[in-house]
Amino acid sequence: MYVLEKIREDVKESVEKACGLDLKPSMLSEPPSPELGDISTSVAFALAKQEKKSPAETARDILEKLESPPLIRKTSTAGPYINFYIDWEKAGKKVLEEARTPEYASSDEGKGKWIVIDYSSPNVAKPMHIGHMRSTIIGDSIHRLYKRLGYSVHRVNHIGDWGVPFGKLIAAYKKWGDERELEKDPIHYLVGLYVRYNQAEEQDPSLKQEAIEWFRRLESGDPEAKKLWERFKALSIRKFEEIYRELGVEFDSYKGEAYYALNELTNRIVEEALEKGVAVEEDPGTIIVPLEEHGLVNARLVENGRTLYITRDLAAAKERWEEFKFQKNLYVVAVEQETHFNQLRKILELMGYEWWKDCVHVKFGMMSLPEGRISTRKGKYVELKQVLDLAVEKAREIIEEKNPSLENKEETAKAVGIGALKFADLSQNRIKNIVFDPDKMISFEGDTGPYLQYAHVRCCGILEKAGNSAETDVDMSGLEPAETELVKKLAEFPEIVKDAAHKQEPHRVAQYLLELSHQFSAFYESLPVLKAGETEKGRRLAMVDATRNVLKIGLELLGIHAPSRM
RNA sequence: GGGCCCAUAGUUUAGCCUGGACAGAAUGCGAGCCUCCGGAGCUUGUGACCCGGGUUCGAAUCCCGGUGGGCCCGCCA
Repeated sequence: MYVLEKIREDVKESVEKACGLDLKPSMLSEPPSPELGDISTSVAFALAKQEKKSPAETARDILEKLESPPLIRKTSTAGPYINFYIDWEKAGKKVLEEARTPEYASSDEGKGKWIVIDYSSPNVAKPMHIGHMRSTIIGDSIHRLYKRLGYSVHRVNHIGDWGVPFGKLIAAYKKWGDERELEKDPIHYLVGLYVRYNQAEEQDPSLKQEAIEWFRRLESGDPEAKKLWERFKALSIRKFEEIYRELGVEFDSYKGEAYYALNELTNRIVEEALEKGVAVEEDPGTIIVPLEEHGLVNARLVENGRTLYITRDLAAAKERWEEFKFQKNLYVVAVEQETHFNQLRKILELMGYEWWKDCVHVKFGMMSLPEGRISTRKGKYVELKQVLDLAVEKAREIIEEKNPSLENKEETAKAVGIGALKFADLSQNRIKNIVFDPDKMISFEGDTGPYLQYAHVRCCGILEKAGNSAETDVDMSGLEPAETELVKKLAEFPEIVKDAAHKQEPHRVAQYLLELSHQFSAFYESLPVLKAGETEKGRRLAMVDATRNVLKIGLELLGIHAPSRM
């Protein structure tokens, strides 16, 4: 357990002992200003009510009986509140020791436990657009958070590589396809065919039947259909991987729709649902799960003898359970699919699988364009690749302007540009909708990724000038307020990481890093480090090193690089 | 029609889960700061909890009812 966690626990215990009440987590908080201490409790309100005394009086009574916990230098009341002042000269020394290690904020709570996380999941033969970025980077960050807590994480890219759209693609390719065009720029060519087919279909409804027929052939293993499908898929995945490389995102598995559609598992889960009386055969070839009595829309498992999306997801969930006995099976998917995941969970519950509770839809708000909804089918989208290029280009320009003599400009431009873009998304609550605005998402000033990277660069600069001397035994006597505040902020990191992981909310880390950087900048402006006296210099260098380390770890948790120069 | 989500300074937002001290931040606009470790910065001013009820000693936070916006309800995924 890290210092601050331990102090909080000790404070909680001693207050509970003194007042005889169990403290709810919300009864311990941080006072509104540093002069009022570091930890505060409002328990006196609750006790006052029982004892029919005023809260302020009760607070004084509790304080009377209170045994001061370790590392607390002072306790006092402020009206109804009891405030605890941490002895930062002692505690701070431990904080700095902890915060300078590469393992800081790690934990062994996840040791031997698995998390399965399903994210990104683009559709084959369509370009990745800005809407795909959210799932991709939120999922990546959540995976990093769980890893930090010691969990083993299995990353799945459940790609959309099955369904009637592939019938359309094959039909379109048969009609208008051109081998050389396909080679030149596979995804754009394919999406062009797809859009064209959809348009043609509006004029000539028979095309719809034709597409369905091709999909049928694909399902039954027709060699011609299969060959084209495999070709489209391989070309697409190669393109996706270029983008993943640029984003620094990886997967352990690409098992998608087709894998489950063609797998015995999927048929078996339908049979199982029937046997358990969860599903019923409505008409020959149509199997549904009645969910109306549970306040949900009925789910269709089989239609015309063909399994559907939810059937394959059921099979996937069961397979994941059998393979990993997961602690959590997370689906990082847009909020628009909420109904689907509610159905999925309910069906698993009805089938008697205890672990339905651990299948969690990690939902996020929709990304839209200023002119409206993103739609690949209608050709209304902005390609992710273009936005990434734009971000890097803008970073390149700024580097050219501010630091033209920088050595590895290209690498740094990527770190800064992509970092800005990722941070803009990851720093806000994922449930909120975002209207895509390149100027806002690729900004380098204010509360942005580059601001954090810049703070990191400054730390590195100071440490380098100091000869990277790693002094460990530091003198903490006579701390300045700006130093105390920085140390305090550094001490909070482990709890933030835990909270962010458990809630699957990377923005909590992002917000924390902003606070840390603001605190560091204030420290940096007001106190000299290299030119300070010997004792101050030693500990301030340790603080700078700790800040550098926490920024580095924190940015990594968001999937953002922290260069040492920029 | 039924269900889910969102609403905080001019703008973008944190806080809501777990109620507590003057609601944080960024940007914008105004005023300052390079004899000092990198100005992608710092200091400072300005400015916000959608409306109406309720619960509570106490509500941005919980509950109910509105209003506005988004999403879902398919032989798509």
